[in-house]
Amino acid sequence: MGTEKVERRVFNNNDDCPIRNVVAQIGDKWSMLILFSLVEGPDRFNALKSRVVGISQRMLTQTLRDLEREGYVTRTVYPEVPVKVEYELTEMGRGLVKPLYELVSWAQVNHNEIKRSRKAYDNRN
Amino acid sequence: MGTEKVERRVFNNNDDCPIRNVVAQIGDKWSMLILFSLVEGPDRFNALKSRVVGISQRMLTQTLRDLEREGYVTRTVYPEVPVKVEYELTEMGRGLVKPLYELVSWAQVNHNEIKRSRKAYDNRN
DNA sequence: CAGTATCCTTGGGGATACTG
DNA sequence: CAGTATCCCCAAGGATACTG
Repeated sequence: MGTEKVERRVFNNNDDCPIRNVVAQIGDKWSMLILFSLVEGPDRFNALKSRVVGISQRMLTQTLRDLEREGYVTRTVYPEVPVKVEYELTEMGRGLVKPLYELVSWAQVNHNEIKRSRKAYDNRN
Repeated sequence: MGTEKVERRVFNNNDDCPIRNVVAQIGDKWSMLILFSLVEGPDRFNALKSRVVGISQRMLTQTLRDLEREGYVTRTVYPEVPVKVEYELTEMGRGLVKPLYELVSWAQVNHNEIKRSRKAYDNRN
């Protein structure tokens, strides 16, 4: 038998790569936190701001706009005085949260082992 | 009945948040692509470099070190001449790939709808 | 209340040259 | 082959002030 040539997957950076085009979009600092905040139901701008601890007004606005553009979130303006704006997950947004939740659950379970690994690595380097 | 106060989750930015401490780490530009490249088996530095299209030598090294530090990847040096270095997923790394795969599958399925949403958003803005 | 508009800083990441 | 070492740049994101 000769050597066997194994064909291995190549990860291109074109527009069809779902990692680079879909996952990358929610891999920023705030997207996931906002999505999870909205799982419990629609919420208003300033309520979100106080629940996503540490986010600035600027980044909350910007990230919500991005999530809206992707189709994960709807923005509804109620013309009261003062104005009231509610953000809510779309059906697609709720669908996205499921695999994200699996990921976060995994992270919770493995958090301690990861912390241990970091310490061990830092000690031997 | 009075108004009902619904207790909503708050996302703090302390060290115990798995999103900010575990997921954030793999939310960078290259980590996921490298993890998926290694699913098919151990691989060498330059082989990885050519499969993860577009990555620079610098970022491949750096990201591999980070993945090693987290405990997702092992680095094995074979003292041949020239030296041979193999990277391989740990058991934890293989565990992480599962929820990641769910996420990427979701992304693939919904990629078209997301693209449509982006266009619609851009047209009305 | 729910944002804009500006300014500014940091660090993620690219390009290139060099090495055990 | 598998990296370091530098230099450099841009964009993500923070802080602050202002507004319909």
